[in-house]
Amino acid sequence: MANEKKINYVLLGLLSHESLTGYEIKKRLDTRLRLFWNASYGSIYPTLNELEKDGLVKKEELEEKGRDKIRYTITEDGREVLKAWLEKTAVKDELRYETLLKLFFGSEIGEDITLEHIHRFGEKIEKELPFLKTSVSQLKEPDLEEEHKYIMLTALFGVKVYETYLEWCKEVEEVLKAGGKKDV
Amino acid sequence: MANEKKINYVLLGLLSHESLTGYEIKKRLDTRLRLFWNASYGSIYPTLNELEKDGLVKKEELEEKGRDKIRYTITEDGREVLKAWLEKTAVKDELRYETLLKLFFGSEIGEDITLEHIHRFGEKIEKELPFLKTSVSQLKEPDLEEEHKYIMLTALFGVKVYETYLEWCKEVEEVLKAGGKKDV
DNA sequence: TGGCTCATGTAATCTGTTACATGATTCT
DNA sequence: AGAATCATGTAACAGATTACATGAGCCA
Repeated sequence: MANEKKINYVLLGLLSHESLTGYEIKKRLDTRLRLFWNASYGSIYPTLNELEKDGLVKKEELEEKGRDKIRYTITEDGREVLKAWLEKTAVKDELRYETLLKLFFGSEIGEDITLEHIHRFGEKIEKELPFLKTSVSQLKEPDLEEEHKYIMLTALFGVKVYETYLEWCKEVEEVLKAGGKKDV
Repeated sequence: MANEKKINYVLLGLLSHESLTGYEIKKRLDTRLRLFWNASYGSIYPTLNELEKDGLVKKEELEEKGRDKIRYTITEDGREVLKAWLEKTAVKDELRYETLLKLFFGSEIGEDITLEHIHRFGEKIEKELPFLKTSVSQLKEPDLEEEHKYIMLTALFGVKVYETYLEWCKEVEEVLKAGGKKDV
């Protein structure tokens, strides 16, 4: 009860920025939001229909570039529901890293394989960093869109945290490699 | 299919360190592992029974301090299954922060409430930090338990990352407060 | 004696993903 | 021509939480 699903608010939030199709919403989730949220078509499309039934968004069927699309626009009611949620203090911040799980149990499998996991983790992070850095520098410019400031701050979170991840990876390598030498 | 449930391995991993009851497993999850994993009794107890049925753990019903307990011990088969999973490269690292979601849509609600969310986020982090720091310093000492090294490294992750969170919080406050002044 | 912690478990429910289904358009 | 992308959707399934249920021991 205290923990209602967030997908409704994610969609309302994205639609508060601009009118979008379900497909475009998925793209936003896979780019700007992928750092801290994700969702599949299997939850996006049914939720959009629910929101429409509840009068929180209105749909507009149209043809664009020879393609049938359904574009959704937030209503005043939808904006009110979104605001009410944004005001709520209860939040759940959850980190679920299988990499840390495997490290935690690393003594069972040894340093070599554990180091490989850490290495792969670092590579994934390094691959993500440029995208985040670009986002920050693009959104940092003072522009007309007030919302860019907020989006930039989430990307900044990514940059700072991911850089810390990389530092940590180095430390882990040092500790585990040093541990390996002791056995020689 | 590529994404099988992890709870089995979490329990096997914890039992690879020491024999435990379901209740004790929950306590481990709520302390040492809460940074990067969690689970409820509703998944722990049924999973323990499954693992026993599959011969990966063996149960021992006993009375301790006048209380009925069921203590589980990992079997050789269980250890093999755990190792096979630890060797696998596929990992899913997922961060799901409602705080970042609310920040992302912050333009809809404004700076004041958004700053409150950030403030509350920082407070939660500050509350967690001492526990993580204590863990690192306690586990850093070279001791007999090889596994402590690995556990320490996960706590070190927490310390470094949480300190970065706090730095980021300060930056967010600066940016949003500066933005507020512009309107005056 | 009353509340908290210890201790184990189940059933209903929720939330979401995966896999499937379909078909048009655009790019190479 | 074929592959990739655009575009929307459903049904089955998985994984897990929440609430409920029960009861003993410990502490104030």
